[in-house]
Amino acid sequence: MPAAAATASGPGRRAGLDPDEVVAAALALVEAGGPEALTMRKLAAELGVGTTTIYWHVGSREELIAAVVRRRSEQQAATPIRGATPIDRIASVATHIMRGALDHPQVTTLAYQVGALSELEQPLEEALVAEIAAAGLRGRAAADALRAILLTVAGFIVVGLEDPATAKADARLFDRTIRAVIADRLPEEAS
Amino acid sequence: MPAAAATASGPGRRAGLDPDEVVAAALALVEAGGPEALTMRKLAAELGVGTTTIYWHVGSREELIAAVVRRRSEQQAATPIRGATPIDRIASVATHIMRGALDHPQVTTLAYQVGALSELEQPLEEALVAEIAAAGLRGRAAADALRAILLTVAGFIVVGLEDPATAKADARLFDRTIRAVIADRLPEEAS
DNA sequence: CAGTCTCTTGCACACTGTTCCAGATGCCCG
DNA sequence: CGGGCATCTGGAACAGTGTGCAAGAGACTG
Repeated sequence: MPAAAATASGPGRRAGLDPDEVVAAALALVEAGGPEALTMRKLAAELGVGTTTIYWHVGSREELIAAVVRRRSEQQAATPIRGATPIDRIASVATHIMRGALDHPQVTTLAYQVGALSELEQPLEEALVAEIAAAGLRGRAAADALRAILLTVAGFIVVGLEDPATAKADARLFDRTIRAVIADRLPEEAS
Repeated sequence: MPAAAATASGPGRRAGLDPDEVVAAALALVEAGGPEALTMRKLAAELGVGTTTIYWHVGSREELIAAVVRRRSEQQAATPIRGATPIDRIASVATHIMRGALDHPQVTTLAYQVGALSELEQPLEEALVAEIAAAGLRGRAAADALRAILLTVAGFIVVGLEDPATAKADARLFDRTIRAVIADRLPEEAS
């Protein structure tokens, strides 16, 4: 913000606002109060700015949400993949996907509501692809394995979002279930 | 509107509007235009009635939705369970649950949004419990098997709701995956 | 200095769910 | 028969929501 901008706020007065700040504030708002707390007016008030200014920077609520999801997706940085056997490593990635989603239930719910769940998990999804390939699966078999695993994980995520309390208790259940699904797709040598 | 209300359940009953009609109209509205099409004003207009009349009959939007879900749940009548082996029968019920949900994606989405998905599937869920018991599972093992199956099914449902096109193509994937999960829970003798 | 581009804003519109209050309408009881 | 009362009905209004419009102030460019 170059100018002093000491004068009272009004049309034309620079507020020194950029899209990144807007997205950051929006993310904070969502994590604090859930998807329904992300209101354009609340967000504007939080930034001490007029409502329409938000629109100038981010376009619309949907675009803002897309940006928020992308930001969160980047934060969900590369987590270490543990395990020696293919099944262990794949299960590890799957667990990371679920845990990452349930650690930030508000943003995950938001992403699901706008159909951006897959984008939220994209980095880890790529890791999953790599591990599946490393396990020896190619082509159709690899694609089917990936989708079967992702769909199974999705179930645990979605139900876990609705009831975070029992989600913890489902950890064992998840591990055993996802391993059954993975084992069903892996070649014989893995056990 | 002259009386003609022969079977009035209470005094003062004048025009022919009752909660059942409201729920039926709401259900039609949802199936036609999705959850966001279910507006109290649109519903009132559809019934040729004032907005507040709806509220008098059903209480609130949430209660109305609960009633709609219950109604749809009842429609989802008992479908025949096929298969001779326990795994076939359990997979059959699981498939029915998923198909029932995806055959009416709008209502399913609505139910999910208000957290009433489990109530929507309740009848079939009970059938699943029965089949699991028939397979020889009791207590904790039965409860875990039930939950593992339901969570897996949930994943296919939720993703299928977002993309009905590929949901059809996932039928094979679902069958194989759910069988892997079931087999992982069943005693040895089943195959 | 004038011109133009970049922001910023208040106001307004069309919606939403919901509540209040003023009425109608029909049954029961005196 | 007539009041009383419970059962319905609806118009208006309130507090929200996302979004579009046109005007304005500031900063940079010639």
